[in-house]
Amino acid sequence: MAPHFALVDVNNFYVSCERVFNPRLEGVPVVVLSNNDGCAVARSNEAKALGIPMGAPWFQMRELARRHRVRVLSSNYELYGDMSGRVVAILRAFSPDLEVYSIDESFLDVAPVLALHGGGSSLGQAIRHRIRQWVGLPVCVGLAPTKTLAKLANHLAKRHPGFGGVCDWAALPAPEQAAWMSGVGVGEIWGVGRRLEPKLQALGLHTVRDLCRADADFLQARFGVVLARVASELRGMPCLDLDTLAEPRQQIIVSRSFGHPVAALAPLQEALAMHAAHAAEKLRADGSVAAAVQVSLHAHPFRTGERHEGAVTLPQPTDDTRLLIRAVRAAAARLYREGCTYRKAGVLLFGLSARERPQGELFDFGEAGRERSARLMAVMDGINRAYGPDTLRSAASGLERPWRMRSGRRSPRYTTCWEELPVVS
DNA sequence: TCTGGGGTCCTAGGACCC
DNA sequence: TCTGGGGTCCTAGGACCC
Repeated sequence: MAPHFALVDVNNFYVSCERVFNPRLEGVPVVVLSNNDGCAVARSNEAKALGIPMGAPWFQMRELARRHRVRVLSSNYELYGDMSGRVVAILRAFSPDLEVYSIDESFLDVAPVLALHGGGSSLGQAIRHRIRQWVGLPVCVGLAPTKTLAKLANHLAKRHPGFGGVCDWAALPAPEQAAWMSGVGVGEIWGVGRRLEPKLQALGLHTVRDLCRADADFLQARFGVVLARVASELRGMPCLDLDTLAEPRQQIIVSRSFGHPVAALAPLQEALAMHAAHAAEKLRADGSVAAAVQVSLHAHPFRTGERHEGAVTLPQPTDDTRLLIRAVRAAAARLYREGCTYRKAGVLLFGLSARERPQGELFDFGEAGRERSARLMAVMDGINRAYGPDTLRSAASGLERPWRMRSGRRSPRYTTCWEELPVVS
């Protein structure tokens, strides 16, 4: 059976999560900031209408926001992650063939259940209704025979109220499809970014329709196979499959800007120890081990761009937090330069492989040591899952932690923390 | 003064092999 | 003067996504 894709995407996801628990945010401009309160990463429609762009540095927007009484929030990833999980659980009941594409978007292959729901449009409405009723979030649904067209349909459903939040591309008559394609700029397409857009425009390819009708061999020769696939998908020929099983990651990055600049080695090492511990948690969640770790220290990213980086190959691949912390502390001591003021530090784990088949046994702890390590890590992960992140952590990550990122306007963790449950009075 | 964080895939070029 | 053909693996850089 040919696939029929549905792309379900939550509108202004972070802002919508905040509105579920704080109805006073309805109808007014709301912005959610990135980590360290740096950039605007989510905007309500009212905030978009004020001209606040995605990714805008917040200090540049502050005056505008004050004038228009924009409600500003720090990001609350614990809340958004939990809400995302609830949406995915609902979607799985509609179709088990599901790919979680990002925190607020999933693709489903709905071909087998389309008839059951009386067609794409009513299936889309059923999804919208259930997510609204059970979780409180507004979503839009785009349906089409390829993922790229489903993205396009979703884009139309979001922007044109006439669709009622659901656009079933295949149900539109051909002349209407052509008209919609002519109305969307080439830069809006999934797979065409900031670099490609001007190059395509210079060749006279301005709209989705132009790209759709461009010669496939020409696109392939000029821009590579990625863009050629995009064009094929727009013509209705599926090139991208549903990725239903989440493959373990190939690399794991944890990095954060500091709330305040850091000049001394000790706090740098604390921050890196915490990042290493968080990276190791993700590593174990994937069932992987890392062969190498890279540490990076960033000085003045927007002025000199100065950055000190160094990689360490571990004696053997590991997922043990203690060994990773030891490695990043040593690397930091080597990279650190006296007199330098640092803004950000990061840990990258790479050379990842599955834990079941460790590579190289020559200088191992031996079987007993490996088992002790695995048990200890499992206990630590269990405690932190049950009682919250960082409940049990290495002393190497510091006690005061003055370098921690700014997050002064974070809403309560309504759904994941007993002390912060919403109270109805 | 102040600018996030975490990923993926593809391509070209070099090293190396027979 | 003139120097094959086919492959793999790795890395860096560039593009994209949210």
